[in-house]
Amino acid sequence: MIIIKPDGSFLIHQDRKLDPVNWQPPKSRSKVRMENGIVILESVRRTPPEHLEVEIKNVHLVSYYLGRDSQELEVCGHEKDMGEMIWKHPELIEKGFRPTDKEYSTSKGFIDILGKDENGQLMILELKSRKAGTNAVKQLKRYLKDFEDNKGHVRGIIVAPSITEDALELLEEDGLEFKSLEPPKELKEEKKVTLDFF
Amino acid sequence: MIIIKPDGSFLIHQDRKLDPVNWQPPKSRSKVRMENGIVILESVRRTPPEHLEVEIKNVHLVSYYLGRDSQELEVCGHEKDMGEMIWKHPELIEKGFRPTDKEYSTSKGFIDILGKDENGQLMILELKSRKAGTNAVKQLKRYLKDFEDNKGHVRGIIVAPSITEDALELLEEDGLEFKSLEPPKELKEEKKVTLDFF
DNA sequence: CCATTAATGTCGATG
DNA sequence: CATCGACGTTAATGG
Repeated sequence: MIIIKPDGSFLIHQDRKLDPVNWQPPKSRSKVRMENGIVILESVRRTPPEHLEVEIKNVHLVSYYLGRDSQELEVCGHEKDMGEMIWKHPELIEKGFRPTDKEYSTSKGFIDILGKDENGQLMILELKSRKAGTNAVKQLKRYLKDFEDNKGHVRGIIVAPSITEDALELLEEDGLEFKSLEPPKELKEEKKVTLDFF
Repeated sequence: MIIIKPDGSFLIHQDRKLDPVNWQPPKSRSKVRMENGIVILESVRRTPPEHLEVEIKNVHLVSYYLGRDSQELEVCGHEKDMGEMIWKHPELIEKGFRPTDKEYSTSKGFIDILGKDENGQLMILELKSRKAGTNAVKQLKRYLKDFEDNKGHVRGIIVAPSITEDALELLEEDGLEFKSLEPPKELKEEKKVTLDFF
């Protein structure tokens, strides 16, 4: 199944899986040409230059229409939503928690949330909207290393709905913490996708 | 545009971008039902349980057919092809190069190609079929660190068609090397995707 | 254009 | 099942 979208996206789908088996990205240019009685679909992109050709042996159906979106789809429950939720309701982490920075910049990347506990102890939160894996822990450790060189001891906390066994081990190895927290599930505003035909 | 595949994959595409705006993975179960004169398409998956419903307001066309693949698609010019090419023609890297291992396992991951130069000096090759970025260099450095702890000095080389400015700096900082090499463009064997209709 | 990072990532291999 | 790592990841964001 071949789909050519108005933005130049070109997708070839097989009868299974979510991903197309072959494609060209948006802004590609599509053409049809005939060669020795064989119809050939082509799609060309620049940067990097790439030419995709499909020989059409058999056609089940061809459809052409102009459709446009009247709405965007908005999905909730992202890492960003979690960050906003914690910023508004810091007690979800623990009593007395005070966030001070979001997206705090370090040499190792951005710390999701930085703050202090009720004793004034520095806390670094690493958020994940899905089950946290070892990656999340390693990332947190990098931040901590960068920070402790300057500031002495800091609490490091993974905030996620759940965590893998491996990750938990790696975490407790260094006396770090895990806080179970679900990302917010409510839609801020009901949004649906509607496609209009012309 | 809604696609339901025989394996249960459910995709909703808008008029732009490669990715579907909403979907369910393979093995989901699809149904149609009517409610107050409105057609509703639904797709349900388990693990995690998720229910997706689409209200159909307007239909441009409906098509149903059974198609099956008679071939797999094989893409060339990948990292793997580069590896095979270098394995067969080590002189592409430099005169006297002798590869000894492919996919050599280390604690930091798999080294693409391991070998020795004409002086018997150990060499680690990191392959990229696209322009190499800072990531590739960092990865190479991790391997080298892991290796040099045991074996003394080792040459580290990025093999790619080109490299970004940043990456080159990062590379030369540590005396590492870059070898420009295009991935092979010829198909090993002509393979095409063919869809038969029933 | 390049680097960075999240994603309902997806997907395949492996325990 | 769960975990791990690669992907022509894609897509969004910031410099």
